[in-house]
Amino acid sequence: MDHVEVFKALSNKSRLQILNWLKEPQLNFPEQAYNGYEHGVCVGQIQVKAGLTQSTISEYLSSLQRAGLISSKRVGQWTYYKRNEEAFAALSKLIEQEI
Amino acid sequence: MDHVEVFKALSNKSRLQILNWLKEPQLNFPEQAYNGYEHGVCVGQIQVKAGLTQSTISEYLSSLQRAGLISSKRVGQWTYYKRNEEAFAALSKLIEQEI
DNA sequence: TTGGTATATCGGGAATTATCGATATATCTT
DNA sequence: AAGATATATCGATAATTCCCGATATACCAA
Repeated sequence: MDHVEVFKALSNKSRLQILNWLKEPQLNFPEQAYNGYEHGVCVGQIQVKAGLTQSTISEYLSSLQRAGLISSKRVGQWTYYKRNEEAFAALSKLIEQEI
Repeated sequence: MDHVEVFKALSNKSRLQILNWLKEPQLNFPEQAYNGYEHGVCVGQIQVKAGLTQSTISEYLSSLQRAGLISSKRVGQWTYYKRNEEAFAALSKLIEQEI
């Protein structure tokens, strides 16, 4: 876990918003109900909700994933992203104890 | 507490290093022993140890202070900086619970 | 195979950050 | 008052980030 990379990923309003939305997928992405939420939420849903371009959202999700904060699963044409809660727990502990 | 500002302040190797040094002032800044550590460590000591210019360090300390992570106390010609542990505890909790 | 949909990657312009040297300000000493 | 010391602020350049449109890639459907 590269601390600087993690904090950079968190240094953006839109990315923080996305992470927050992903805490409650069924609440924030009801359009995806028919797919279920086990793998997370697909890029397109996030893009529409964020109101940024597809390329920007794709890039943001990649950076969050590189930081370890989310994970992805490709299913057919879709890529689903979900939070990696262990990473948040680890980060919380890191800040509490080491930084 | 503006989350983005806090994470930006943490998104830099040198600033993380400074914060870490300030966890144990007496260990990392022994030259300052004769002044005591109650108000923290003065800018000059941090500057020498970091190996960056005085202006850069001053700016870094300001940004950490704007983020609420450290506080300062002017005493004579010196400005002492120390960690604001409550801010770290709050940040840890924020990451654990809200972000 | 042809086309349609979802996502990723590339290239770029504007905005922000990193870091410096120079200068200003505040305080201390004499 | 005059110089010395510590810190803050200013101005500048290089590097990075933000966010876009265009294009490439992967998969699906007919």
